[in-house]
Amino acid sequence: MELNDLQQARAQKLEQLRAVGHDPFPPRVKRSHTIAALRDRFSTLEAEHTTVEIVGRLMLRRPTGGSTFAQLVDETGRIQLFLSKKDVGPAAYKLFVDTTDLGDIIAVEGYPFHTKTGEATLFVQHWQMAAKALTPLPDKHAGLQDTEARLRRRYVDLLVNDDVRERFRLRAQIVKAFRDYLDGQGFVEVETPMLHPVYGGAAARPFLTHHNQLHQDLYLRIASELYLKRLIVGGFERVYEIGKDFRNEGVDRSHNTEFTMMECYQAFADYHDMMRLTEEMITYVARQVLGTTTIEYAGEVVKLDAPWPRITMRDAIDESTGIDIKMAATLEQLTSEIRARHLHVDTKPTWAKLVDELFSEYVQPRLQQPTFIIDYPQPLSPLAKRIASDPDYVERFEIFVLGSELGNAFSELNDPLDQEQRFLEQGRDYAAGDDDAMQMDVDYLQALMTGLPPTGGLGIGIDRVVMLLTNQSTIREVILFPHLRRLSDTQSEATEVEQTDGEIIDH
RNA sequence: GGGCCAUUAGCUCAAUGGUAGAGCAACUGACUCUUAAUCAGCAGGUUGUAGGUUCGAGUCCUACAUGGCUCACCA
Repeated sequence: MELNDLQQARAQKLEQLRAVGHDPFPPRVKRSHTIAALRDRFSTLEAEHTTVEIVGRLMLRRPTGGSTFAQLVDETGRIQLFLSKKDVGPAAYKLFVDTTDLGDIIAVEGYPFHTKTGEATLFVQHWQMAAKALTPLPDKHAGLQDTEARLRRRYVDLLVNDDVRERFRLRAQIVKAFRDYLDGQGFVEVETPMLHPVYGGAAARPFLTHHNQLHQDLYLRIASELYLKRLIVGGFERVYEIGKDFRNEGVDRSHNTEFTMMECYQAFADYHDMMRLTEEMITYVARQVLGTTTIEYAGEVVKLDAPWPRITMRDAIDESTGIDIKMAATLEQLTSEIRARHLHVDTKPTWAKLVDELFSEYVQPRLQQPTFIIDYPQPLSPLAKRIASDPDYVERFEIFVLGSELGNAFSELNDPLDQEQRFLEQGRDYAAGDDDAMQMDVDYLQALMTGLPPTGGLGIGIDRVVMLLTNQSTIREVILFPHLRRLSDTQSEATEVEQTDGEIIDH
């Protein structure tokens, strides 16, 4: 590892410390109080002249000859330190001034007092290096601004940008609130495989990997859906999973290669039940973490209170474009309706995909307040149950807020023979060039043949909910380590990596 | 993948085609109640990479890399 000038200067201080018998990386240090705990009891501790032990990172440092002020930060807060040559001792004082740098983690012992200007301060009697930092922190005022540097060195971003750290605390609370809600409703949290021999449950292209010993190709899951429904077959009536899905698709401000999905399934429920559950869950989460169901996002006020409007896809498209997809029920009719109205929509190979395109183009951007779009054309939904009175459509809904899709749900298709036909249809789509089509999953069909109760299923993109509740416009601001392209100097060596059996790792 | 923009010291940013600078951080020194401490001094660069134009390129041109915005693809 090559050290730059600044790192070398700090490395020399390691030797300086060792030369006088101080370990710059001691195995442990003493801590009697977090900084927040010290602040909470500050006046009492000050009155009792109690000695406390504090640890933290040195963020500011002002040596003034025989005394030094500094600021120490731990996860709970920030406090000023005061060291004087007289009280800490000339040798220890000199060592502090000579060997500490901004960014070092140090341990101090002392007692609380107030300075002349009234600032709560720790009067340090002993100090010790807890972990020397060789790389300096960014500019103490300007911080780290460069987006790429912030994402590649997220640990620095978290250290110097308080709002970023707060945002990820909020994310943790959001995920916990989802769990609390579902647990409270009697859902059982389960873990299903991430390595799938057959991929399915969503329209997406998968990542391919390989098990060496079993000589078996495996896919990183694109959804947990099909396994969770097997559990409903197995007698669990309410299950959920919060975990990563992986989709081999483009990355943009609302898509990351791997992302966190919450999926839940409830036996003897249908999509209407799932709509009520969705509204209740999202408002619960918002209340828990923000204390309100009215949020502001990029200047737009969004009211999350239930109930949310339910609009059929047919009505939504009709309202926005004047086209009744029920009347224009073939690709040719729909195409001519679109032409007649001079709408700008890409051509699509099937009627259903053209409907989807029409919706994405003319309806979705207008859905600012939370809205359920319900009753989708069947060919877009290979896992959803048909509407009994209208079998070309299925009992399905998607949730839209601020023009973005937050979730997807349906009454689950539990007729194994219909499901088999749907898979066959997907196979034909795949052969016709639809890379997102699902694979035939015989094992899943066998599960359905054992009997899946009428079931409602729901999937919610957790990252998108976090974006909404933290007022962020890009997904990478709510993912700690979002996927970034490799840096070019590592690229040539990395592509040489091969597994021993000759299977090239999928890059 | 297309279009546009950016890339200069560890960080934040300057620099009509004419000797690459500042603040913070570092280093040397002064200073025992500071608050982005102050003061004096000193050092730090293959201007993202590779080419090209030019007497001369951080600046103009081309390609590439990474990032940003945007469009497309994609739930």
